[in-house]
Amino acid sequence: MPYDHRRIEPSWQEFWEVNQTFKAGEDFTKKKFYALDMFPYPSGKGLHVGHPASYIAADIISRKRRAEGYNVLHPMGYDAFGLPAEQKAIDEGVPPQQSTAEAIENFRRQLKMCGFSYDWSREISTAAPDYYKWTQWIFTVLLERGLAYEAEAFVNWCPALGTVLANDEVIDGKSERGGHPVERKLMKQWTIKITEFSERLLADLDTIDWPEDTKLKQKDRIGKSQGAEIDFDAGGTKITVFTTRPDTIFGATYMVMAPEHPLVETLTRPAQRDAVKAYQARTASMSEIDRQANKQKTGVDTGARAINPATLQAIPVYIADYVIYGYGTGAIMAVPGHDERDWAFAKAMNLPIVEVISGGDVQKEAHSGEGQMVNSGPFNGTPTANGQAIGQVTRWLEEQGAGRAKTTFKLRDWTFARQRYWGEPIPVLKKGDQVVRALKAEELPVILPEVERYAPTGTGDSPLSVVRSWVEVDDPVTGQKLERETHTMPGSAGSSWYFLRYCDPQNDRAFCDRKKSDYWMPVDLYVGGSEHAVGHLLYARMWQKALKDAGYVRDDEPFAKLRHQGMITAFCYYDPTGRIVPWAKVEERGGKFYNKDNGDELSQRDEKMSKRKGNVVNPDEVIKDYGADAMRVYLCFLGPLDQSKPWVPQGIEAQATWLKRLWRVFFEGETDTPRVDDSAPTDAATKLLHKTIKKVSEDIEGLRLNTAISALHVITRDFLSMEVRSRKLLEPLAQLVQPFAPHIAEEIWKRGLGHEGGISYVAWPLHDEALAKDDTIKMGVQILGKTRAEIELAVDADEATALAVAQANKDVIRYLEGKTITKVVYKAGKILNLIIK
RNA sequence: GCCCGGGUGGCGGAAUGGUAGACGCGGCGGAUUCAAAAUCCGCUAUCCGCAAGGGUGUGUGGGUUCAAGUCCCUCCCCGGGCACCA
Repeated sequence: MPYDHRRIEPSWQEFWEVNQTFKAGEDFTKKKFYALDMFPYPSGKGLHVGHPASYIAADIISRKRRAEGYNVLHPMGYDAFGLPAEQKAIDEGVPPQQSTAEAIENFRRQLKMCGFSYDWSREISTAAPDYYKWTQWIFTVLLERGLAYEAEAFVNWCPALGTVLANDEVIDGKSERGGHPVERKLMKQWTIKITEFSERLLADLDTIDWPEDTKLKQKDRIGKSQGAEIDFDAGGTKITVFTTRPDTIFGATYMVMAPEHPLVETLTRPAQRDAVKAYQARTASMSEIDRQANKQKTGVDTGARAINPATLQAIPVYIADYVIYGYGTGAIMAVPGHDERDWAFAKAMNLPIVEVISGGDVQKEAHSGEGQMVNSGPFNGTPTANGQAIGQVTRWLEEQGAGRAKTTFKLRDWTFARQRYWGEPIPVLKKGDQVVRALKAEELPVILPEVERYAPTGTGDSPLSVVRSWVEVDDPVTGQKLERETHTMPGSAGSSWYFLRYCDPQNDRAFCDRKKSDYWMPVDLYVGGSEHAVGHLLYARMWQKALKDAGYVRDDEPFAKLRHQGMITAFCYYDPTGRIVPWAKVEERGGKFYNKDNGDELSQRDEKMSKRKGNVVNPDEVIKDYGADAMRVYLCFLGPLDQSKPWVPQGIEAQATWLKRLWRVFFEGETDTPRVDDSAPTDAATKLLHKTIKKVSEDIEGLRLNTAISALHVITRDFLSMEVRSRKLLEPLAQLVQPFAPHIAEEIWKRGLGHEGGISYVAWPLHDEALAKDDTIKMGVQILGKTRAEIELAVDADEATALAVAQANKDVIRYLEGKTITKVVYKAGKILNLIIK
């Protein structure tokens, strides 16, 4: 009987479930391993193969760690609050509670079919009241510590969605969902003071094993700049600016304030009032897209004059939208000679440009490079290199009382409110606009009430605001009539601490017992998409730090090691008019693609899977046709984990074929007679096994899953041709296969090798270094650096031996004829290179 | 514009500075079969050549080295991130 995944896979999934094989232990004296996948949003469409592609790596390493004797925590859950479920509620009237529960059930079913070794007893959903109770509680901790506050702030207001969006939900000035225009609007918002952690979020990046690219993205987002604050006097009003180039202060010929700057009101001269007001109104009404699209410098003179503390000259004060209110002090000293933006503005407004750093032609363009200070009074001749000019000028400004060294960050505080239904209610009671108190742990959770209308009200109020019976509270603590906050938390709230909840998922007295988090945390391997590089991964780090400061967790960083998985793409076919042709209608002939209906030649493109393009690959079908093991192996084999890779239908067939071949290493005949015997293994086969153990083990550690599979292909091919039957060799092979293709490995272990109790905890095979090496190797012989022959010799052969063997080689002889060897380069085990004349 | 990645056969991809193309797809040829499917075996970078053999080859041009896909510099192209952050 051939290998039959349809029979084998469900039976082992049942075995694992019945035996609770993958339940994480509670013996905290054992060494632990915490492998975590970024949990999915349970969409109504179910999984696509990108999900298992992302989850396979952590599953493989979890399986290897169990075999190595670790206590492994490998959980899964659902990031269940979010817009799609709410949109469905708005569109179809299905309560998000219901659609989310259905979607989760489907996800769970599909995930189990993939054979992942999750501890299902720890499954969580961020939308479950017993989970979001603790999300709300953590919010009250932040509030108590002064890390959550309400503030009037410019926010990304999307009129079409009727809600406020976080920065990472806005792409190119449009909403991430729907692509609607986004405007700036002043609103009172709950905000998390993530900026308080800027320095630590930056510094601690050096302590974690993350992709450099991702660390760099976080560094850029945090955006630390060192420079100085400098005070300018404008008729008794102090304008403070931030600059990274205090050494250019003698060239500051005007100042610019952000239009929103509160001092604009005070500073503006009566004659300029109308122009200033008009410009402010214009800026306020402009959407982000317009502001970005238009890099032309515009601005208005306020009429005010300020004294440059270095030159003591009076310089004009402008407002312009190229200065951002939220960064630095919202005001700048403009040095047109040495800053491109100031230069462009000066040209537009016809303002003077003065050279204060030599080395360029400031009338032609701004010179932002190094040079020597000129036109700078006492500093003339000071070189700017290595920041020495900056240091000297800053010290001088400090002595004058006109400035001080200052570090600023680009990072902004985190807007932590949505005017939406499907999120955690913010657990505070208010009277009018004033927060009276946060709810206490025993009053939580604040359950999301049922509502009749899910749509945003469009005024900025949440649909919750109309549920008066829920909003109005006779507060037993204060004795007052109070109102609940009707804003809800953003999607990133629940995902900012879920890794802690997995350590203690059923605790109803605390978000997570400190003993448990001390044991399990930090996460030893975290796998997820790089699109979360600066959103989720920054927020989660901040919550961890805040919880640490409050004494609730031990570690500064939640994720010790992070790796990203690439996107799984699939081919799309376009007809000559550019229309998408569904797969079912595509026919391949001689490497070209045609429309079966009309014979049009189609072009093939590799694109992100989407329903619209008709190129979504559904794991249900793949598993039905080829099995979960084949899918897992194929996903590994596609290419490097972090790279985006196309799903090619023929590719999975090849892996299914490999599994059938593997089956025949262990079974033969019509009735699957086990082939194993206790014969002594041959040296060649033993060597191959040890090489493979080494290769596969090391590749799993490096998450080089593609080359690990390749090694398994090779050993399968060669064991078949060598007729290997020895138990000593076949048992370790089954174990090496287990992390990748666990169902077939279990079946082989039981029926092929006669073991009961499952393969998951059988000690991982170790290679013998001596056996993992070849005794002799085939070595290339180069003549003048070009490979001309191949010789076989002992790995550690000395130069004389190698040379002798080479000189006996017919190809070498041919090349040496009539020549003399002038130099021999020999690296044992690597190369022999003969330099001849 | 700035900051990261990355360009290797027809395709996905392998290669601690040491025989480029492992493994797989596709293609070609063969075995098996009444035939097919399935399975198995062989070949498959490219050019010249009947062959033996040789030339050329890792985006481009240069450099370092006995030896470069790998290190350094120049440019081109693709992907991602940031985008008036003073």
